[in-house]
Order: sequence, then C-alpha cells, then structure tokens
Amino acid sequence: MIEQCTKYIKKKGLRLTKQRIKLVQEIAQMNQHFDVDLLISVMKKKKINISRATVYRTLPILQECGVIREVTQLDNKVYYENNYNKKHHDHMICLNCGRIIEFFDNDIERLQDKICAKSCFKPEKHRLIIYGLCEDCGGGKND
Amino acid sequence: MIEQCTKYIKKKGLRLTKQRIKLVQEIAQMNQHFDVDLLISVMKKKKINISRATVYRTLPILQECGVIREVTQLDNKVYYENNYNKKHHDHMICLNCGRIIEFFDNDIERLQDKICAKSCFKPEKHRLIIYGLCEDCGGGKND
DNA sequence: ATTTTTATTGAGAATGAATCTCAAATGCAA
DNA sequence: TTGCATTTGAGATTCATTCTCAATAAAAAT
Ligand SMILES: [Mn+2]
Ligand SMILES: [Mn+2]
Ligand SMILES: [Zn+2]
Ligand SMILES: [Zn+2]
Repeated sequence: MIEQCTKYIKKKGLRLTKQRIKLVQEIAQMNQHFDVDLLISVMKKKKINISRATVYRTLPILQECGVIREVTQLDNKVYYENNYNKKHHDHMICLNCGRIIEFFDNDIERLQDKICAKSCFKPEKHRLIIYGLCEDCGGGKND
Repeated sequence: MIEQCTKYIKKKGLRLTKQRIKLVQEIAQMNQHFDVDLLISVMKKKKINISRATVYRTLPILQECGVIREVTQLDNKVYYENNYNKKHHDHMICLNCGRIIEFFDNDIERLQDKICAKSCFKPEKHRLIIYGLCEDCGGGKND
C-alpha cells in the first residue's frame, strides 16, 4: 500500500511528506470503515502530529490513487474504507444497531453492466447499500 | 398525494398547517430531483411564505409518510424525489454532465433479496447508484 | 363563538463538516 | 547547500442543517 501511494505521489509530481507517509501507514492498518475524526484521534494517541486540514487534503489523493474508497453510512458524512488488497464489495447496514455487512454478488454486478449497456452508459463505479435489520436485530426470523 | 399526507399527519397527531399543505402541493408538481433551496426559491417566486426551518422540518415527515424519498447525487448534499405514484427505481449519474438516468431492473432487485436472505438480513430499502459517462459524454461508443 | 391547550412557525443563533487562507516550514532538484 | 515551489498548520470561513424560543395558530374543549 505504501509503495502504491509513493509511486502515485511521485508520478503526479507531488511531494512525499512525513504527514502523507504516516497517514498512509495508519490507514493501512485500518480494517473497518473510518472517517477523518477517527484517523486524527488514532494518530494523536500515537503522538503523530498531523493537522485536520492535512488529513482532509490527503484523503482525496489516496482515493485517486485507489488505495481507499469513499463509503456511505447512515448519516450523510463521508467515510472511507481501505481498498488495498481488498476486492470490491457492497454493504448492508442495520438501521437498528449500525452493523455493516459486506457482500459481493457477481450476478448483480453483471446485471448492472448489462443495464448500463442498454442505456449506452459507461459505468465507472457504483454504490449499492441495502438498509434493513441484521440477524441480531430481528432480521432472520421475520416473515 | 395530499390525501396521503393529510391522513398520515392526522394519524400521527400532527397538525395540518398552511405551510405543510402548501409544501406538499409544491412537491406534488415536482418532476425532477429537488433540494431545500429549490423548494424555497420556487415557493418564493409564487409568493408563498414558508421559512427554511419549516421546510427542513417538514421533509422528514413527508419521507416517513412515503410520498418522497431521499436520493444522492454527486455532492454530499441531500436531495429528494417525488415518490408518489412512481415506481421504485435506481439511478445512473453522469460524472461529466450530471445527467441522471432512472432505471429499474427486477432481476437486480430479486438478487438483492436473495443475498439478504443468505445473511439473515431483512431489507427495508436500498440505494443503488451507478456513476459513469452517459451516452452524450462518451459512454456509448467506448469499449 | 370563545377559550384553552399545545404543536408549529419564523428569524436568527448555533453547530459541525469541509474548505480556504496565508505565513512558516520543508521536500526536492540543481 | 541553495533556491523554489509545494505543503503544512492554525485558525478563519463557508455552507448545510439543526436548534432556540417567543409569537402564532391549529385543534379540542367549553
Ligand atoms: Mn466495506
Ligand atoms: Mn429518480
Ligand atoms: Zn443490527
Ligand atoms: Zn453526461
């Protein structure tokens, strides 16, 4: 992940700063969805100095570079997830407890391509979120 | 649409105010996606007085009632669409011109239910947005 | 119709996420 | 090491949304 970012940053003529390196190192260890506040608090705990503005400025770079991906949760805030060495997937979100379930369905993906082709639309990315109740919150048994 | 809202408002023990009625009447005539600013400017043009706060307070009620539905566009702002007498559908959004294409694919919907069942997840609603290039912006011919 | 009760409204203040500003710091190439 | 453009940090700013609270008005009670 660090190498991929380093390469991207150099290719773009950007500078490999301490802050960017440290931030990527932190994100590489993240295995849940995260937002700016989480990154800042984690780094503060580890005594790594980085300003909020720099975090906000760096995340879009890492997204272009492809190592992270924007995800949506219940509120309308921006969250990210690690996209490095991880296959594409979509999400189910429990409206009761907030639990996030990741899933991938190849048939759904293929049908999306098919319906795009029908509209002469060239898909670049998509976002599918299913909201409902997870097993623990009453999903399983009902109906 | 007005009747559905009236019924819901009364059932909930809420009050049928001038502002709520006027707002629903406006929304009933909307045929594209809209946000708070659009509603306010349209109503101001028609000399209908309603405060920004009241619009913000009313929209969640109309959403619960089922006559409107929250949709996402490119920015992270909240938009709505009329959901009355309109079948469920999802969206393709052109990253170049912002054009919004509505689509519905029954197979995708069924596959969603299937994968939810597999996780014992009870779906209530979902949001599928495909981002890419529309026909006019280079979608059709490419690849 | 009048009064009483209580939800709703409007105007503006407050909040909170995200962006911007600009002087100081620093990466990097010469 | 020097020079220079990029980046950073701290705080100001923006912008959408929510909150506050006194005034208003809907609905119920009389
Ligand atoms: Mn995920
Ligand atoms: Mn639509
Ligand atoms: Zn749950
Ligand atoms: Zn387009």
